[in-house]
Amino acid sequence: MLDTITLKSPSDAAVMLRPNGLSTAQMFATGCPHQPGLRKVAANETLWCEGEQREHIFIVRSGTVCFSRMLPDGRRIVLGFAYPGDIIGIGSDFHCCDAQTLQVTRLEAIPAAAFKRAVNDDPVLGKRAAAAVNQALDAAYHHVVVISKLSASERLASFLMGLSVRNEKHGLSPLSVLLPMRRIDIADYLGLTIETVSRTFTMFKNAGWIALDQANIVIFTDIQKLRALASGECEEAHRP
Amino acid sequence: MLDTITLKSPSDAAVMLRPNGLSTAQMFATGCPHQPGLRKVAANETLWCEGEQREHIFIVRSGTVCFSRMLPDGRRIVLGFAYPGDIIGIGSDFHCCDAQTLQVTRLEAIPAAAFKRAVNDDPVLGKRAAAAVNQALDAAYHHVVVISKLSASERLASFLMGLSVRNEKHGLSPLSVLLPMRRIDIADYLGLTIETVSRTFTMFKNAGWIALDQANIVIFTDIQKLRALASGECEEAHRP
DNA sequence: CGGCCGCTTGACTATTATCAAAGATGGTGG
DNA sequence: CCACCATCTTTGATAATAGTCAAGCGGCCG
Repeated sequence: MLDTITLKSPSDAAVMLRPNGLSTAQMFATGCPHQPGLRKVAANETLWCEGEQREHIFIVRSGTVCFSRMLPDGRRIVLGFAYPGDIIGIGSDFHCCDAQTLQVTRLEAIPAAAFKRAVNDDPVLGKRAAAAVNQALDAAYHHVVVISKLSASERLASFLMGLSVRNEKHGLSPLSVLLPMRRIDIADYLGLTIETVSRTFTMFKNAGWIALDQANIVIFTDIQKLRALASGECEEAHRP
Repeated sequence: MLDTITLKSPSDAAVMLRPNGLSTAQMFATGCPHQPGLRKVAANETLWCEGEQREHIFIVRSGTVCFSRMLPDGRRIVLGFAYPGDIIGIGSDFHCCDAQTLQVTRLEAIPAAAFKRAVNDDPVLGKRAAAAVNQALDAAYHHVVVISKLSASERLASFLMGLSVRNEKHGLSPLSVLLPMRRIDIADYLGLTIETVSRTFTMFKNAGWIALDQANIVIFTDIQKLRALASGECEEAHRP
């Protein structure tokens, strides 16, 4: 049976051990031993912190994970999100960001050492792991492009179209998305403030490009326009 | 003897073949055959374009390479620079950005297929290649942090301190750097305009933090201040 | 029902972009 | 060797996008 593990740690960066004195590995080791690997984690829990040694590779089965970093003065940067099907935690030996759940999230945990061995033994798995890292690199470059040159509306459109494409890939409708994250996560991901994100949502709504239900369900009523905005090929609309 | 190859292609994205009809591989094949691998390339030449198939892995021996992308409407984003000692061109099978030389640059070219074979045969080389990709990923995440949350002066300080650290690693003084790139490259790298970059240089100079010689040689006269700015821990100075 | 949290909206500010033009710098050819 | 031209950098004036501060709205949960 799955049990919700409640991790007690805040997202304080530069803390190697959590307030309860348990490392991620130890916390996962105290889960239910007869279901090795599969874990259910509550919302808003920290999976790991920046600087910690990598102890597990996770496969997201359900829910959403948010990756972020903190500057010394408290400014927060969201580097990305992980959704069901994503393999997270591959890369160098130490975590380069914090990871937190945004919802109740089911994860399959593979000890880093075991994963490393498996990668060495199985060339196919090795290729898949390498592909995942390359994909992450491509995503990071795309992220750089989005936040360094796009306007607020282009950034939000790009974000929404990314979710739309993901929906389509998973056999869902690309014409609407469910936002599992709060405005502050979107803002910190796009290098904006919550106010600007909110205003841009309102602008999209007033322009007839989207419809909003409960602030978390977005229906695309002019996806062509949004796609054009997202790819940065719009001359008009806030970039004349 | 090394011969300067003059590549004729512009940095037009989405062009698989260059105006002269030669692919990168063919152009390199037409170099001097008795010195396989080592090539000298003139300044402002394109090594590869975004979308092209990866044909070589290069080791930079001297000079500087600039990686960039173009948006449909002409906006340009610089994703990074490569300096002597850097291995460039590892990653997925297709180039995700353009690569251009900023100076006369000597490169050691290794055919992608040969590199792939070598990586498969030699686990040590494999680990080094994986480490290089992870390093690129870390750098990309750092880049995201810099351009999404730092002010213009913090961005420029971060850029300069990065060069300072590189100097130190190579046994040179960390107290001055030589900029092989133009202001436009710095601007497109930091998500700013040339005017803002120039003004920020002037501001640093007037504040007594740097001295400029010929606009391309920067001497750090208050490196502590610059380091603090770069790490985003400054409350004052354009962020009260 | 009330308080809390997150989202939206408003008024105002400020950092950076844009437009424009005047120095530097470097290379070429007379 | 110098003048001229092209390119790059700096500086100035103005505009605009996004940030900041502040307050009101709405849903959710105890």
